[in-house]
Amino acid sequence: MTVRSISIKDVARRAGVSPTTVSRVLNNSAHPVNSKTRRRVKAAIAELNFHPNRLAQGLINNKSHLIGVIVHDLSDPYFAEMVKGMERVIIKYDYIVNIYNTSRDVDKELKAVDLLRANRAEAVVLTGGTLLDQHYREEMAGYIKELQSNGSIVLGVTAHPFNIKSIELGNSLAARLITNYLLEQGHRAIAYINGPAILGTTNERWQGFQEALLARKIPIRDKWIVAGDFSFEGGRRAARQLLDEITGLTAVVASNDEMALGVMWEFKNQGLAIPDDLSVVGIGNIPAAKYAYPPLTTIALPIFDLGVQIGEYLINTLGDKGSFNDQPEVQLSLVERDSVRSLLEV
Amino acid sequence: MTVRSISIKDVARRAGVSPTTVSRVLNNSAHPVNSKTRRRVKAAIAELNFHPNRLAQGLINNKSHLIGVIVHDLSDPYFAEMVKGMERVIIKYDYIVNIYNTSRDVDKELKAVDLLRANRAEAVVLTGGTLLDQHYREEMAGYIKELQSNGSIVLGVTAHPFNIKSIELGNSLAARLITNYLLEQGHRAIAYINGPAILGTTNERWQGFQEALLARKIPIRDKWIVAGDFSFEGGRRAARQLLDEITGLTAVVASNDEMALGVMWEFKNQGLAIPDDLSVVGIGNIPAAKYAYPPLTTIALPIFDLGVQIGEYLINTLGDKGSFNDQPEVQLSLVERDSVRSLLEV
DNA sequence: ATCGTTAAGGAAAACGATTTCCATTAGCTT
DNA sequence: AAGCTAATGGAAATCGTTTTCCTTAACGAT
Repeated sequence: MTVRSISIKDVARRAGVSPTTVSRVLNNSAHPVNSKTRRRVKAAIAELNFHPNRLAQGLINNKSHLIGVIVHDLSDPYFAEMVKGMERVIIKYDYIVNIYNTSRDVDKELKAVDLLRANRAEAVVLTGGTLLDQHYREEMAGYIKELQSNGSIVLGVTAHPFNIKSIELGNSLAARLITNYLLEQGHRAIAYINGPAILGTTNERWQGFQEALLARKIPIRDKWIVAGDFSFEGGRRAARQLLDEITGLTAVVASNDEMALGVMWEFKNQGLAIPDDLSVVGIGNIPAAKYAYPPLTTIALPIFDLGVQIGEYLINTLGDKGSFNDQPEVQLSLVERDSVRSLLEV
Repeated sequence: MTVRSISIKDVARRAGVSPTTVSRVLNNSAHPVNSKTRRRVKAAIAELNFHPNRLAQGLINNKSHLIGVIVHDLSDPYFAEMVKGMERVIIKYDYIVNIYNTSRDVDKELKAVDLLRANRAEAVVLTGGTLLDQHYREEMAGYIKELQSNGSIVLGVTAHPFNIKSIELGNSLAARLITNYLLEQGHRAIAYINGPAILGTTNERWQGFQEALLARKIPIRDKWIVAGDFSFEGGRRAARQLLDEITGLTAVVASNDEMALGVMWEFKNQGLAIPDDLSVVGIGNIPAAKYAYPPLTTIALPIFDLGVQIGEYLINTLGDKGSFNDQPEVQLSLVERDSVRSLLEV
């Protein structure tokens, strides 16, 4: 069905040279080629509209030019931005980025790694924290070892239980920053809405929140810490729980924006005004945070940048370049909008 | 650097057979293989943990197992969902999905097609409507022809200026549905906020809106049609324009959700209550639509489904399967939330 | 005993590139 | 004139598979 495409031999014939010479022209090889011959070959390439077959090149070079990315949910703008950042860099070096969306499904995750192995991916990026299931960890660890022993780079983003190089996103710092901001505005009665226990992200942010309070010797009250799941509905549930059980609260930090939005929604629904009655902040700066009413104060995770840096790291490592930024760090920033009321100016 | 990986020859040696036989076992070939031999080969495969090299297979089969997807913006949940749907199907058949994020940049778009050609992609999906730039159209058309003559499938999603098979998303129907809903609730003074003129989507939805009004012989007033750009800020601008220039409006349909959210935001900001003072609807049902206060009534584009159907179409076409749904149709649905007030019960 | 058929397996070519040798020529040096 | 080097080009092996022929052996039919 598929037509035989134009090969280096066709070019060679047309230019009246051997395939060897064509290859040398193609790769700017050190082996000298007469400039006249070179011109003839180039002309033939152009006339035939020849493009070297990557599969053949990959086979002989033992390079697939494939970089795999495993994400939980591509619809999460968080991951999408990262992939975009990576792709921006990687495409320049003619690498292919191959995405697997696993929906936190263990089997899909394993299948993804399996395929990446079969396709001899040169690098694999594991994003989105940890699944703690024992069986999964063992199988996955096996695959990872194999990939590594095949010479693939395996890179983790945020905490992973696997023994691989990981790039830190600054989750703990993010939580500390946003909490400090609240403290600086005079808030002392601050609730915290946690993420799902299974994720590394959850733990990291929770650490950051605690550090901020501890640094000012503000006690952490168990009742002010409520469980969440990183979803909008989870935020609403948490807000109801807070409203039922607690009085005297002046602010709440939700450990991600979706939940913060849910909290704001529920508060408004119960007749509270934001930020006048209660301040709310999140982490992540997702698009919807800007659309909220009032717009949500949050921490921007420059996730596109992170993607770019990951891309650069991979390209450099794959290319065995000498020196480069081996452990990229992203710059977090506070996005101050209108969901926080200052308690100072009273 | 990269280690030579285990090949079919290693397996053959270990099992005491020829590579031919190993290949036959691997592919369940019609050529008979003694069951005892077969067992030996399988054992060797397992012991060596052998996985056939896709590059080599692709080279000889003239198959890359690569499907390219070109999107404008992966962070747009719209595209992300589609990709997820495609991937869900495609992964089962061991195809690789290769995403290019072009940010509506002509050069990036061309570069993407270029790479896909070099990598011998078996199929290419072009999403996200049309860029009308003349130069771009010509170059792109050339690439597309080439891909096709190489035997690749090229598929468009929504209108394209290229002569390729396209899958319709139901944009016009979506606009008609949401407008009809407003009409059924008794609204007659309805404003419409358009998208960027350059996109096919814009035109299709605009058609749908007109059809709905025309069908009921309701005149379309020029002043009620305002320009937009599919962004949140664009929605806010449009809302201000509407507020300045027009009185007597009871509803506005924004041609996508982002703008609808912007409109709602600005109205609230100007002291209007939604839906009591003004009803607002959108198209798309993006995640943020649910988070809005009040939650936005809109049309859900079952875009994940569309992705699944595209995936199935591609797999079937690539596999030359006999009969399948050649022109998938997605099911639109009205998501009735709280941003519309009924004028009937007065 | 010979023939035909089928089962079973292997050798070698092929896919489209790259790379390692080797051959030829020209230009200098002495 | 002999010898050396550098420039230029090609032949053939190679990467890891699949596939097209071939060969051999076994077995039943005649």
